[in-house]
Amino acid sequence: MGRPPCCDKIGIKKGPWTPEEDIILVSYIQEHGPGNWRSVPTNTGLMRCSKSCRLRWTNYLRPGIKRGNFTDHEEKMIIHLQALLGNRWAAIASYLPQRTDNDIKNYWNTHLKKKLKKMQSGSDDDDNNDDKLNSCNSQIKGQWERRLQTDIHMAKQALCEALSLDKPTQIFPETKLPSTSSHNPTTTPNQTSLYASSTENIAKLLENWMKKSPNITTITETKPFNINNMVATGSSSSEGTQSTITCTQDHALDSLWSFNSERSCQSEENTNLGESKPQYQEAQVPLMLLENWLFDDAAPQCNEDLMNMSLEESTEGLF
DNA sequence: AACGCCACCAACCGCCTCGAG
DNA sequence: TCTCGAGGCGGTTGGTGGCGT
Repeated sequence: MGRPPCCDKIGIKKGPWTPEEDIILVSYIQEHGPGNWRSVPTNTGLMRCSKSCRLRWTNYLRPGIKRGNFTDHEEKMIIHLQALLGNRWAAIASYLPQRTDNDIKNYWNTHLKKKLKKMQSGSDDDDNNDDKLNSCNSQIKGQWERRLQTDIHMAKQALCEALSLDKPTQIFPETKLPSTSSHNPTTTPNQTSLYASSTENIAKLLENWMKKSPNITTITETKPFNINNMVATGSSSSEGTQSTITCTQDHALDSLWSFNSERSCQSEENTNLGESKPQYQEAQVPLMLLENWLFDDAAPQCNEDLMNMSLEESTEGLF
């Protein structure tokens, strides 16, 4: 007999998530925190597999996720890390805290793989193939050492995270991105900003959704965004009470959008300053000596090392 | 306008890992 | 030590939109 399904397939909804489902999920996680995914469909009434809920959260709704085009820096990081770690997307994602493993994986498969292939095929005609081969060999030679270094890095980060667990800054116990969750910008003491990050994500989602639904009127009156009220009317319904959902959502959407516009102004300011600066710079908290050591030694140093490697290793000259 | 092709990406599937009992 | 189940991970698929013919 095969492995039993992770969840009862009967009545399980598949396919794209609706904004209503997103809101229900986010509000539930806001209240209970991520984890115990088994109970999420039961407690929320979502007709989704627990895995699906977890994936939707980690890949899309989780606070602090950066979407859109990858920067040159991110692209280089991915290329180097892939060379070091292979297709360990979760490990790679730990170095790019604002990106999900799924995003990175998709970006690799759709963009970078082709790009590198193109570059490699373009350089095949070069006369110095032997040099490249040697470079490649040396890369393989040092790969295990670097993997060890990476593991040490991750271990340090895990310790770092553990040390900061009792801080009030950690509202959602992030398990997936140990590298920066402890100094992630969204984990500031201000819970509003944390939740706002997720509503911001949803706002974008809903905004697109609304564009596709021009018959839904926008209400300009601003009301405090009470997601629980919304869920109370929305979660118990499926298709039958669409009007109720739509009505309550309009208020929510307006709040979301007004918030989103404020945030977008900030992000625009950041963009105007150049490359978007790491969010932890925006919310610096006093650090203890050990934490300083960890942050100084583990994350930036290692990232620097990784980037410096580009000068020495086989990808040299690709950019 | 209709069709086919392609790129992109959200989501699914199934195996693996790890911790609890 | 073993078993079981929840969660994590990476490969793959399917839907969608853009573009060319």
